[in-house]
Amino acid sequence: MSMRKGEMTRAAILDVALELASRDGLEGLTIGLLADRMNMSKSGVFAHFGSREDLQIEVLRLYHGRFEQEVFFPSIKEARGLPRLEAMFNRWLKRVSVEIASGCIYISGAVEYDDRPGPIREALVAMVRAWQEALVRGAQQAIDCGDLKPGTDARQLVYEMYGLVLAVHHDARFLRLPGTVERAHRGFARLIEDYRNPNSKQCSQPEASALK
Amino acid sequence: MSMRKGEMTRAAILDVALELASRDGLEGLTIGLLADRMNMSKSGVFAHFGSREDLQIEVLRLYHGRFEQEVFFPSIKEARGLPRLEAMFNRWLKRVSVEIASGCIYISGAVEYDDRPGPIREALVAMVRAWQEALVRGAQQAIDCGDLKPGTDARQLVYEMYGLVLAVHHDARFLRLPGTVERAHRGFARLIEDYRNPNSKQCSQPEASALK
DNA sequence: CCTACCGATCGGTAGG
DNA sequence: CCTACCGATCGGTAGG
Repeated sequence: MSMRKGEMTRAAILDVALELASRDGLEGLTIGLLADRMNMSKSGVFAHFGSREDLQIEVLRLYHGRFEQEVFFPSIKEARGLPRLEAMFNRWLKRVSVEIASGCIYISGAVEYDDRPGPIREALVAMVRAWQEALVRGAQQAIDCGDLKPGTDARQLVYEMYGLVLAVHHDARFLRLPGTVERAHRGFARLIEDYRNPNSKQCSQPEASALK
Repeated sequence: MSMRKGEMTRAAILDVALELASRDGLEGLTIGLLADRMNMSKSGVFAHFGSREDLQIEVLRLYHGRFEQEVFFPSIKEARGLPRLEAMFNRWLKRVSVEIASGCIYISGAVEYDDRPGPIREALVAMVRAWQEALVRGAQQAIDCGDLKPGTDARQLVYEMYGLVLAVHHDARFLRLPGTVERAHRGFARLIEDYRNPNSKQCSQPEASALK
């Protein structure tokens, strides 16, 4: 069950690498700086990964796993429909608001790899697409069960949700404006108010369907 | 009136530098690559600027000037109120939609310099803040003159407009999804519909107040 | 996991 | 505007 020593070192390196990549971007992650932080030689760090690219992809996988644990998995435990969609948005926003201090790899990576082909871009695109598709499914279920107006465009709704979260990162982390998380919440509330079904049959009853 | 030869060379270098910085980011702009593109030696390029940082700031100023020419100045010729605010958004969106191919320095720079202190960050923040403040003034005028509901939060409106534009860049340039510009337009239309004053006195009459 | 390297590239300088 | 450099740093390798 317990890790071998080599595995522990590798995990410790990845942990620091994720920290550095969050701050400086995946492309700013260098083996030299990583070795310095670990008090190891460059080749000592390098030996745990086949190449710098492999290291970057491992960092990305670690990030993706944590995102799923914190945002995706808890959300799909909520009742289908609006409660689940709101849980997805709220947990996502909560995570990004914490990342104002450290940086969000999905958002910085989108800019770093928008014109840089290769395996890292492909892995990153697949992860972000998967999250958007999960949001689209969540929105579509909220429409299908009658929480949101019939005829609502699920992808348009997700597009606007994504914009609200991108704006948090931009205004808070770059411009350092206050109150951006609150603005995103207000934007989402207005969005849901717009698309809410006035004669909802309340197919989703969070109290009733929660696992208790 | 005419440029000296040195000034022409300098302008030609800056033009190519802006092209490279749009694609690879300001931080990805290197003197070596720039010299290569210009068929000049590194030191030949270098001699036109005191340092790499000065070159980057000059590129930023060039970009800023073009943004003002294309987006800001034509918009403030429109009548105060909703017409002007709509012109600002539409011209801005038009420019970003063209930049899907080349990259937008305001947006990529926001990620590159969110945690990198120095004169480049300061210059970039000042420019983006200035544009947001211009948008806030435009929104506030639309509220004050009665085009938008009294009590509308101008900064909240601008926050959501900014998110719509950031999402164009993200979804079109990074994810390469189709139809994103149309989604931004629809999002803005819904936004204005929400905040529009139902009993507007039409203080702004574009036909009457246009300069003719 | 280390030392000791490699070639390439970085920003920048000297001297013309 | 050039050639010819500088020290620093990059990813990566050899050999142990």
